[in-house]
Amino acid sequence: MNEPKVFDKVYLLCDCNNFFVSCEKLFRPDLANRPVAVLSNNDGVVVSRSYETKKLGIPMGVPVFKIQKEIKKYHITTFSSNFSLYIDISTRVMTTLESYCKDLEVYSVDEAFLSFENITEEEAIQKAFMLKNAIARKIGIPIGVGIARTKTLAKLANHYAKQRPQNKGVFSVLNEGNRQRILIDNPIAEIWGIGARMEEHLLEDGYATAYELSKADTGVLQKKYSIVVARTVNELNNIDCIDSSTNPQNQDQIMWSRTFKDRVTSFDDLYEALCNYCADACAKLRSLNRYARKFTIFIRTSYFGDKAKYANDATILLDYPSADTRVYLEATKLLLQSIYKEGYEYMKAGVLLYDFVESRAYQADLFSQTPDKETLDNSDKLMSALDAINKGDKNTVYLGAQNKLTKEEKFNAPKHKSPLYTSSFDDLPEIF
DNA sequence: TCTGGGGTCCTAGGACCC
DNA sequence: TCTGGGGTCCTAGGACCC
Repeated sequence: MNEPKVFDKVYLLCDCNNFFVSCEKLFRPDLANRPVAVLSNNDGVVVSRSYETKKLGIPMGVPVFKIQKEIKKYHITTFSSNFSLYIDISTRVMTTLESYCKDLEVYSVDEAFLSFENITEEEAIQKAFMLKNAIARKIGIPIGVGIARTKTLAKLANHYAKQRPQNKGVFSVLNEGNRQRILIDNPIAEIWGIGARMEEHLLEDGYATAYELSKADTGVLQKKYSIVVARTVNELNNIDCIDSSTNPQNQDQIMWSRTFKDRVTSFDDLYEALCNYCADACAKLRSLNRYARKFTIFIRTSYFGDKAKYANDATILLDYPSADTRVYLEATKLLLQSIYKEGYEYMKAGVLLYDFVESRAYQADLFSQTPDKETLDNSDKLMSALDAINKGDKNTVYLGAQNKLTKEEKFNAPKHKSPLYTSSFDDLPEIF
């Protein structure tokens, strides 16, 4: 008998099923087998669906107004997004996974790649079931696990695990038979990294299934499209080439934007909204211990409808890196003055911070307008104090240009938000 | 009436320098 | 009046992801 094959490196992709909906159901056992949907920030579209909701034919991303009838008819329970809850549950899931595997790459709020070295297929499958059971028992969130030698194959295996109940949520393509099977069974659109555009091109080139694409000439594809497609083909063939340098602590931009509840026309209202986004974005910047050097704002009308359309953005390069909200509020005014046009119904605005540095790296410069060290240190102290006071309720202390009501009540009001079960004492579930 | 929000990576092309 | 090549840096835009 042959010795079982030992693989140098194996990825286990652990992915939470219907994550946002699963989080909501955790605290609402009465909804266990009921159709549930979670809506986007503005209650605009469906972003997460339970199995029951999927079965009813409600598609992902559908505008809520288009499915009002179904919501009533089938008693679909809808929730506005409750991100602080999801992030909290996500952290618990990731911490638990990490206790079983030190080499963990959190890829998104609901999935992580775990990698193991020198392991057989049987051992990998055992680990997968152990992880799945641990997350179910300790946290109550169902997960699926895809096992492969590359991330792209692990993603595909994960789909396969979920689609077919007989797999019990775990599928390995470490063996050649299973690898061939998922390649043959999946159209190219199912492959991680192949979007709608690339699908169109590749179909024209005659590649319909993952199997056909896996046989393509990577040199030709790289020349015609990009290195991304070539890498994907390699990954389908067990060649590991997507490295894991991504780290959420290392993000290189912060974007904060919202769609307004009602259209906004005046400069003052736009400015007020932007100031609020600015304050939130700067708080996040400080929480990452970063300073930014570039700052962009954008405003736009709706893409839809027959009203006049306008979109514009403006960017400023700061004289010195900053995380001081006041600096950005001042810049916001200047930038908005440069792009604001009267007579348009604005539906969205946002701010973007990027070009980060880790420290302010104070450097005396005779010619630039860099403030002296003391001014900068005071800025840091003031912002820390602001963040400390605002830790519980984000709007306890705010700067003059912000309007306390703006964020939720005036511009953006989610209607079906679940309580903050895990982060607010007032919202703890009651036990009778 | 109501059409998400927040990210990353890659590439082409312009500006500028020698 | 004609007309470089090579290198770097930056930016805008495209494509993709959850």
